[in-house]
Amino acid sequence: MSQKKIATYFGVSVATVSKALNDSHDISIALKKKIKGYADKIGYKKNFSALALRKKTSVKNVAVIIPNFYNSFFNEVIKGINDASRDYGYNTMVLETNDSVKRERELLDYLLTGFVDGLIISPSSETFTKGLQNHLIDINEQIPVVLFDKIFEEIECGKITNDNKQCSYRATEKLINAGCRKIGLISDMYKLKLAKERISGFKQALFEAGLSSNKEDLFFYSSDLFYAHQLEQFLSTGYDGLICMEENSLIHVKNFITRSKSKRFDQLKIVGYYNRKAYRKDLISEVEDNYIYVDQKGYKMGQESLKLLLKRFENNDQENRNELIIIDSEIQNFQ
Amino acid sequence: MSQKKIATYFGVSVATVSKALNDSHDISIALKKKIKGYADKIGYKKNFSALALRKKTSVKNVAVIIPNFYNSFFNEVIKGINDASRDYGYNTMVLETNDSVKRERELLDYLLTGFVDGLIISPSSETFTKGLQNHLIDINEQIPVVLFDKIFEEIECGKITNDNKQCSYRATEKLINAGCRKIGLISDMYKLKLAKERISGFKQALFEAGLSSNKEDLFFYSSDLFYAHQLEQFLSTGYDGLICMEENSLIHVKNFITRSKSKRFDQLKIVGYYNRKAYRKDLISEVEDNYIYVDQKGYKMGQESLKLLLKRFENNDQENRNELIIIDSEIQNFQ
DNA sequence: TAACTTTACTAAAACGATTAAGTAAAAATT
DNA sequence: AATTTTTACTTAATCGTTTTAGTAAAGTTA
Repeated sequence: MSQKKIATYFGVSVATVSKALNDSHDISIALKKKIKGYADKIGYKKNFSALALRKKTSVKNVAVIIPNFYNSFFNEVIKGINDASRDYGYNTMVLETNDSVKRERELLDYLLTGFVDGLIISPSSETFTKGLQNHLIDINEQIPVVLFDKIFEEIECGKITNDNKQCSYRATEKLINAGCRKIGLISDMYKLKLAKERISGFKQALFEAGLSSNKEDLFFYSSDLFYAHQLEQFLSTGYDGLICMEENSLIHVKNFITRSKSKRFDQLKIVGYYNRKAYRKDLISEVEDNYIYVDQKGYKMGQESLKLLLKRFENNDQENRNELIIIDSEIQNFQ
Repeated sequence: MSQKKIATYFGVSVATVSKALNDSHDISIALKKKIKGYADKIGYKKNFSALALRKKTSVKNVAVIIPNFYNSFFNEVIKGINDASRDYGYNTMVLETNDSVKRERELLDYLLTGFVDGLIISPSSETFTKGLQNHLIDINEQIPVVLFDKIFEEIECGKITNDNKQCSYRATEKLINAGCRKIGLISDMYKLKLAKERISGFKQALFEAGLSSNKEDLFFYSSDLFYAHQLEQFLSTGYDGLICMEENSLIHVKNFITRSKSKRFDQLKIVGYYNRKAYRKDLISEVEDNYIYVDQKGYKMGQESLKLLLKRFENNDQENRNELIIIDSEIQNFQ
């Protein structure tokens, strides 16, 4: 299954076969046709490793690393990257860290063996909260990197993230305009800068509306330690508005309310981050009076991430390395 | 960043460096130590392509192809494969077909360039319903393949699937034992053999309980064309039991019931396929009186898929190629 | 001390592709 | 007809690693 085999078959040199398959002007049309036909027939595929070895620049391979497959936002981003990379003739492989720095480092080590041209990554929460980004700085010296979602300012690479503060500000504003006066916030990522930005937008909106924001109105929990009774206690304070900062928080809240079967939440207006388009199309486009959904535009973010990476492939000099793109989240109005 | 660089640094040959890094007895302990130390210091990584090219068998790379990231079952399977492959020193990359044969073929073409040792795949629905499995037969000639979830009997490779009929039978039985007498079924994969098996188990349970199964009690829809009003019409017939054959169907039903805010579904008992452990832990372990969850044990299926693939790496002769593993789904009782 | 063994290295081929440089033969130009 | 250009190929080097076959030098044995 190598060019050698084809070469032997036709009694020509390997170089001739290579050139024929690459449509070189060096080779007669007749022979090219024969060689291509035969290659096709026997199902010949160029060997990736040989190609990558020869052309030092590898062969249009991009790696994507995400913390978790269990997240509609990342699902959307992957779809965006996949579709875009397909458009540009690239291939994408997806790897998962489970939000562990250790795993993340292992994966980068693996990638450094040189079979991908570039990396698009949303670092693990652990990487971010503990400031353990050295391995990211290192890999960025070797192959072009694009950070998305959670970004480190100090790494000189492409960066894409949401308008976190602004979006949260607008979402809170929507609640206020809808008449809410006691608004709570729930988050499991509160330690991340990205969440802090969202919280800051929330507070600013409250402040500007002349509403106070108290510590008790922020319910922080750890994603692996959620207790429904704590949520119940929090909600029992009697909010008329609630902002759920992540998909998980929204799901917790929705499930709790569904199960409680109590009328007391009938007036509660809720904002939630939710990216699962495939479901939303069917489920949420019909009015759910009390909900606003924030769409982080993951698909678009994925597409832009890939484009940014391609840009770095073409032009990797210092000045262009540090581009930052902010993707505006979309807030679906109360009807 | 090659062995050549290290060789030059120490004034030795490349062969010496290679052997030192591979801990050959040929090289003195002192030199090995120096070479390894230096390699470590400069962050040397072996070049994947060169390695894969030289050792024809590639370098512990496994590809996983799934129809869609938007599915907790596949998410679970991937996690199982990832963890197992890590245990055995393999690396996994995940690719998505979006349930399109065309995309599936493209991905296989890409894999045939020879940088993975094996493939674990759940074929796209289209591949399955249209019987377009030739590309799978082809790739199975070139690298070991394991089929999971949706399997083709005629492909001589490892196969892993659920006890679909049996599980559906038992789930239906549970509904009957809980007192249900008019039981409906909803599915969006009804064209797949796997779904047909489930439906068959459902019918058999009804039959053995002396209940009739009518065509009108089966609600089939296409996953990209769900209409809530059709579901409403279906449910208005007044079922006391309902079996949702896929996660999507379950979500549609739950959402519909939640939104309907009507008391008329309070007595409806529901069976649903649901694999999202991460959520279930928090959300569903607390009693939801009316629900039974079927867990397809995706994580285990993933682990077993990888093990089966490794078995084929070790021993790829004809007789051992065709192993079939059935993973028993777990049915969570009504409390 | 002569003969053998072990140690610690090197040389060179190989994996599969590309590509710069070279070369006859045919075609075009003068 | 002589010269130049073009066509259609081949040769050989190269990418980074492994590995077989060698080879001096040192160590061991008789």
